[in-house]
Amino acid sequence: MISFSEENYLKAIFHLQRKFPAGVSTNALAEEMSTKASSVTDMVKKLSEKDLVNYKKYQGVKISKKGEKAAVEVVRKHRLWEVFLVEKLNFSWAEVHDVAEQLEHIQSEKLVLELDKFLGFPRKDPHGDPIPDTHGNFQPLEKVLLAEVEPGQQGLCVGVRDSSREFLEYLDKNKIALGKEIEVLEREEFDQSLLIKLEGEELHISNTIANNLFVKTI
Amino acid sequence: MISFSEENYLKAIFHLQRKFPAGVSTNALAEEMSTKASSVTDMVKKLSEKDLVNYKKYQGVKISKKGEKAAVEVVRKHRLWEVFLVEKLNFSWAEVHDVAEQLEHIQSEKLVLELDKFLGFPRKDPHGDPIPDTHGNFQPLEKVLLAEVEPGQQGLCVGVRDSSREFLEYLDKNKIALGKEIEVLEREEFDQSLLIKLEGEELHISNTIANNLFVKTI
DNA sequence: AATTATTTTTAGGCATGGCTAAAAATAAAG
DNA sequence: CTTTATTTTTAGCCATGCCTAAAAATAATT
Repeated sequence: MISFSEENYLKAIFHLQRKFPAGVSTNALAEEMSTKASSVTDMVKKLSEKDLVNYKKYQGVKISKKGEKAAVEVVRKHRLWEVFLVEKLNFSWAEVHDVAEQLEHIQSEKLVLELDKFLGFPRKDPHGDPIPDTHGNFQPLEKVLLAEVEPGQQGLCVGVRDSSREFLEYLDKNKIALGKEIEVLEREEFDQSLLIKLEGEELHISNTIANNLFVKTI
Repeated sequence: MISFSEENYLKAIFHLQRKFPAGVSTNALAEEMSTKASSVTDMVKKLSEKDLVNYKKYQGVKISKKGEKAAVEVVRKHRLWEVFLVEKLNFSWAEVHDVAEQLEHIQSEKLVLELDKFLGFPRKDPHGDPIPDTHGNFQPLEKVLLAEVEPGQQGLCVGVRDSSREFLEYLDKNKIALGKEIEVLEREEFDQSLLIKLEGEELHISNTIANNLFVKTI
């Protein structure tokens, strides 16, 4: 039996692992879960005892096969419910998240199977994220480095490659954040720097920056 | 903020109140909740402090206006979800209960409104019980126990008194379902068992069964 | 390499919702 | 109208999941 809280932690670890493949730190997890590091340590110990994660003191946490299976199942449910809410119940994509956060914990194998069927086996949720199938298989988001986007194309900011404080501070300072829409206007061939449009404003960014920012082309 | 547990207690008190209008006893509530009397006392105190019930020591508990509003809302959600599961997701009569028990606690006003609309504002759940409207109003069904129907009379199957998994599975097995027409042919006075006709077939059912099946006489 | 800063863990507490066992109140029986 | 039986409450304990404050380990600086 995996509790709501445990499921939420597994989901967070699963997501953070993309960013921190070497192991998710206690602090990072605490921030993601909006809780304190000490609470995270407690929970991570419990998850470790249930073999849902691999954990060694002071060395962060990595999800186990068993934990990943559980996390993917929660993700599958979350995204299927998002499709349901948007397509059948007229929710806007901004409204779905909180409700899907609750619905993802409902336990019933039949429910998930039938919901999937009812929705016509959708492969993407309303945000464009892939929905895992019954076996937990799903192709990761086709994200691409901003540096590889051709002028004229647009992208949705979906992640960073470098997650150093400096880089994140640079992004903050320039109002570049997850979910923001970016249009590449020009590429300067001499230094591979880009002229982009972000929220109506034009901005010049170096190749170094563009090489560390992931977008999903749209 | 009303917790899952509190909602479940309110729902149980609300239901038991029909049987015990003078006040629901601690033991009756404990049995309904499959817990111990001492746990019930604790919870009832808490509900009383929140003005969701009226409680005086050793004198049982009665639901308050505020508590009834909350209980009816949970009942509304439970029954709407049951309709959804049966009509849209191919759940059988027997399968819906456990899942609806979970879904009834999801908090989102919009969700309930839109679900209601999506289902076409149903007035009865799959067991024949009425679904409260947005304001908590619902008309009780004029239903009678099959055990009280005289030989020669016919009835439309509209609901069950016992909604345990075992009973519902028994009904499924014998093809007894909502909307089915039943004619009482004979009553055996010795054990009060009935011979009925269901879809042209004769069927012998015990008094126990007849005492848990509601019909609307026609 | 030694000191300082940061991260992580431990220790001890709190609220929720459950439990058992014993005490108190009410109901039933003699 | 006592005595016995039943019901209900209290008292004290347990697990979950969170917290704060202090200690321990690791990372960063000088």
